[in-house]
Amino acid sequence: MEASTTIAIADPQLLSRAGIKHLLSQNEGLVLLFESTREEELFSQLKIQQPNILVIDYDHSPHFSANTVHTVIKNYPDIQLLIITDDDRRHQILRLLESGVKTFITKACNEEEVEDALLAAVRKEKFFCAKVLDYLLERSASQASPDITILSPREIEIVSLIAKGLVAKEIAAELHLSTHTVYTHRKNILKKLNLRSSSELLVFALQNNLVTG
Amino acid sequence: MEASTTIAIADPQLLSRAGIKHLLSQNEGLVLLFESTREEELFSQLKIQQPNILVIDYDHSPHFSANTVHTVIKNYPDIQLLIITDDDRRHQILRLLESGVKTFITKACNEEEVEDALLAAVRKEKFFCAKVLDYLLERSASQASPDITILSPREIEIVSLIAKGLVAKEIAAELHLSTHTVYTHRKNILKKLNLRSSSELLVFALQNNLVTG
DNA sequence: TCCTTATTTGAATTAAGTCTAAATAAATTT
DNA sequence: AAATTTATTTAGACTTAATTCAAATAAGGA
Repeated sequence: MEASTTIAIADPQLLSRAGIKHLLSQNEGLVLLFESTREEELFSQLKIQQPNILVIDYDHSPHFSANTVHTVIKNYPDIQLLIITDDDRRHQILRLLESGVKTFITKACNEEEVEDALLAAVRKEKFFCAKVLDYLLERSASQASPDITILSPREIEIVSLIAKGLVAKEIAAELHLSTHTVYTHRKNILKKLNLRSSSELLVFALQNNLVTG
Repeated sequence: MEASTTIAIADPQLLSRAGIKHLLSQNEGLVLLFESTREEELFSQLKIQQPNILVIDYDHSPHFSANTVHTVIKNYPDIQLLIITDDDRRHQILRLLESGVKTFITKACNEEEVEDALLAAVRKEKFFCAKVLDYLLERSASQASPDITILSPREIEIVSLIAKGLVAKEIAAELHLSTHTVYTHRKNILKKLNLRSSSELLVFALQNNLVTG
């Protein structure tokens, strides 16, 4: 690590920001440029100055969202993104990976992984923590066993509403659909995931953290 | 703050622990005794030494759960608990309050609230952050509506079967009851917990770790 | 004993869900 | 470009689940 690398933190939670700062302070040559707690603030600050690395915990609606990440990628392609998340939402993580995000950790990572990820971001190298690697491997490996990656975007949307506790009628209203449509989607989802009832689907969804917020 | 107050942190996430430590370090006289990342580890450490304050982010199944908190309260009544959570599950929060937890913050709190909560825990005083206060007010305001009450043993039994994904008919078979009985129990449970549908109950049950087997 | 809570059930009604079948649009393959 | 697959959408007839209203029994506390 040569001269100094500038960093910005985008995270709505005080404790997480403090944790990130604590870890940053253990690496020489990393300079904290600014912190943001919500999207608008982040974009205002980015207009003034751009960090080399943006550490972002994107999954905190309405403060930040996956869309925030996509906008940063689009408008500031030179900024290295270090994504922090504590979720298990495979499809969302996969989408970000497909958008070209190179560095990815979860809050479940150990200290070594977090530091390795930081160094990778500095060097503009790729780094995926163990959990994210699992997602990558699972996706390329399993075709036979039931996996949520086989669900269509619409189906995933419906599963996430089910996981919120909404019943078919409410989902239909929410998405401006016929209840029949919701029933059909649910039936197809049950078949794909090899589940027997809506209750089982709900258990599955919650245990696999398929809620998108 | 007199001599020194001992603290332990129970949180599975590295970043959160780092954040808490960072905040602790800004208060003189607070000594970190140990950190735990999961329940078994916590209980082993508690057998050896007990902190004055236990800061716990309990809502991280399978690392910690609401049950972890209840066990600590039962076995170590002298330990001051400082609960950290980022969830909106008001029933779970209310239950912990009823169990005698005095200090409660969420990850959405600002720095001032977190520090006030820490000081309150040191002084064995009560402290509720704005969000938790909202929950309290909501409850005391609606005396007419059904309150959160402790479920009867039979009701808990039924909730745990619901949480396994069993539907009413299956539960009736399992417990050798009429389906009507199951419906009645479920209706009463919904009323007690102020929930609207079976789906909501299922979400509630899973999020509160009411699964027995 | 009287009262409350817990537990249990039925009959009638309403709501939810399933099955069958199919139309449309978009994406892929040939 | 044409054919095929996949995704998304919906209806009608039918089945099952759930709710409402009403009530009986048992257990425990005031």
